Parts: sequence; structure tokens; C-alpha cells
Amino acid sequence: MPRQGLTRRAVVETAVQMIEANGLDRFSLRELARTLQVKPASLYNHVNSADDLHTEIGYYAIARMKEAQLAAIDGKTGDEAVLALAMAYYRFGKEHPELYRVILSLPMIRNDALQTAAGDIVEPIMRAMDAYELTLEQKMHLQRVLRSILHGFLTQEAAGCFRHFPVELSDSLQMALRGFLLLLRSPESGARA
Amino acid sequence: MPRQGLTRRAVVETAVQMIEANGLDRFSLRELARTLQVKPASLYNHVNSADDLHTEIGYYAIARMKEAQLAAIDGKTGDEAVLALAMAYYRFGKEHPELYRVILSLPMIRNDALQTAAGDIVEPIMRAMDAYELTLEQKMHLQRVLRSILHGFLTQEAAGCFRHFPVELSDSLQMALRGFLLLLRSPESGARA
DNA sequence: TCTAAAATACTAACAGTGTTAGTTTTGGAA
DNA sequence: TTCCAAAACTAACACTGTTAGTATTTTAGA
Repeated sequence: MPRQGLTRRAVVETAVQMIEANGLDRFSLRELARTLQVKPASLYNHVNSADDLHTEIGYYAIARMKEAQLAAIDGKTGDEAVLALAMAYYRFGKEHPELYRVILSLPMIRNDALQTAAGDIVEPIMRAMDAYELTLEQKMHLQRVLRSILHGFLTQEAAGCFRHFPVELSDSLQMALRGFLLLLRSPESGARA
Repeated sequence: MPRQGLTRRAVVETAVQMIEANGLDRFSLRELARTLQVKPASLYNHVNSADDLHTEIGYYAIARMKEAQLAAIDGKTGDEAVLALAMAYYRFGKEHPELYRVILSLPMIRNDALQTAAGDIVEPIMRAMDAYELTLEQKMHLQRVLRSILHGFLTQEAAGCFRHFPVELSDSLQMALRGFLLLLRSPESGARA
């Protein structure tokens, strides 16, 4: 049959497009194959398994997220950088909910590549905290705290857990971030902006 | 054929047992039917769909979680109550990771029953903040903040996002909670223990 | 108590999923 | 031009949830 000229890259990219358009739930290898005008089995020439593809999409998503965050903090320092990073993180989750779902469904434990991908998520946050006089250990704790806040907020908002209460979502997020800034300069973590 | 005497309740409970034992991923209606010594189609006499069962398991999980939290804050007030609640929330997520996954995979938007279930998650947190002089609106914001922190921490830890950094997990959590306590008594939220 | 109705379990099948083995076609390099 | 490896194919398997239609068993009413 006429060769489609598929590549691993093309497979991943159209998969991303389909997931962003129709959602992760409605995505399947068969639909992907149909879109690429190929039989399902042919995908296995470019991808080892559905899991493999899933992981690859995760790498792609993490790269885009890191990009957005680095761009957001560019030229900023201190609280301004931290807030800019936080909002960039939040915005990515809101604007690419399906890609964000892919990221958080990655089992980061499995292999080394995933570990370094996890590092890519951390890097912009660490950089945003550059200006603070904190030990590396403190920064690592704080980075976990900020990610918890942002990730928890995003996923609960997406799941609808924050509905039905007639108070502004953005105010809640602002309050959470204010708490993080308090932590950044609180005595026990020994920071100065 | 000999009737098994199944009830909706029994179906849900063995489903919970199977999920806690083998994980949510390995769970299926066919396995459930086999465990109950029944053909798959027979389950539909007690359950409308896999989704329906999933929702019912969610109710069960939320009830157990609420229980644990109310027990934890019993007789406590102020910071002590808040910290006890937070640790109970965290502990539930650690000890029942699969049930916790069921809870967070519930689309809380869908129907009214799920909305009230979402209320069950909120109630213990609101009660833990009883002693603080806060407006209802402030408490609602703060409740969202605390849930974000705890949920975000739990899911990222479970996904392995916190590995590979040689700093204590519990210290990170403690720092996050310290930040929340700071927020509780910060001027802008106008609280006093 | 006997009968009608409702509940329960069944068989058989469908459409969907990912995946594999084995086969054919194709494009490019020797 | 031949030959080989890559890429596409067909056909099938095992699994998923789900439905329609059919027995059987229990329950409720006359």
C-alpha cells in the first residue's frame, strides 16, 4: 500500500493535537490510526506501545510547560518572579487541561528519562527563587510546597471540587500564593527578598 | 441458576475490597463478577453501569475519609485541630491510595448527590477552623487553600514527582502546613486563634 | 394456598480497546 | 538491478463495558 511516510515525531504530534481537541478519554490508537490514514497495527512501527506513546506525549507536554514558565520569569526576580511563575503554571493547566492531565498521569518513578523530565518541571521554580537567600534544602522544600499548591488547586478546580461555593476562585488562588510568599520570608526558612 | 443473593451494597463493598487489594487499574466488572461467582451481565441488576458503580464507590470512600477526619479533630481547637485534620487527610491518602484515587476521579459537577458529597469533604475542614475569628468567605477561601496543599502533595508524592531529591518528605509537608497556619493568622485574613 | 408479577441470573452477542504474528509492499543502498 | 530493511498490511487474540432476550426463582396479592 502507498507509504504514508510516518515518523515517530508525526505520530506523537497528531496524537497531541487529537488529545487537545477531543480530550484524553476519547483518544485511542485506532482513532489515531484513522486520522493518520493507516491501520492500527502500523503504528507499532513507530511506537512500542500505547504506554510508550503516552510517555512521549508527556515529554512533549513537559517541554511546553517549562518553556512557558521560563518565558514568564524572564527578567524578573523575587516575589515578582515567583508570582509570575505561579500564574504561568496555573495558566498552562487551564489552557491545556488535557496535556496537563497527561503530565500528571506519568509515573515518574519508572525510568531515568522520566526522572530528568521531572527535573524539567522543577527547574523554572528553582530559578524563580534565585534571589532569595535560602539554602538548597530550603528551596527544595519550598519548591515542593509551591507545586503542591498549584497542582492541587488546578486538579480540584478541574474536577469541580471548588464549585457551588459562591466565592471567587481567583481570590482563593491569590490567598494561597500570599501564604507561600509569607513562607518564603518567614524566620524558620531564613529568607530575605 | 442458584441465586447468589447479591445486593447493590454487597457489589459495592467487594468492589472496594478488590480495588484496595489490587489497585484501580486492575479492576474490571468481569473480575468483580468472577469474584462474586456471577456472570458479568448479572451485575447490571444491581448497578446501572461501570460509572454508576464508580460513583457509588466514591461515596463510600468520601464517607470513610470524612469519618477519619472528624475523629481526628474531636476535642481539639485552633492550630491543633487544623494540624490534626491535615494529618488525617494526608494519612488517609497514604493508607488508602486507591480509594483516594477514586475520590479525585469523581467528576463532582455531574449531579446533586455528588455536590453534597463534595460538601462532605469540606465540612470537617470548616469545623477545624471553628475557633478562628474569620468570615465565612475567608474560611471558604482557606478551606480551598488547605485542600489544594494536601491534595497536591498527596498526588505528586504518589506519582513519584517528589522522589530523587534527598530531602525529607515530611519536612516539606510540615513547611507547607506552617505556611497555612501563617495565612490563618495573617492580617489580611484577619484571624486570631 | 395458588397465581401473577417482579427480581435475579443466565446465554449470546456487539462494538470497542491494545497487541501480536505473519505477510506483502515499498524505497533506498550496494 | 538486486537485495534488504523499513513500513504498511491482514487476521486474529484477549480483554473491556454493555444490551437484548430468555429462563428461573422469589415475592406479593387474591
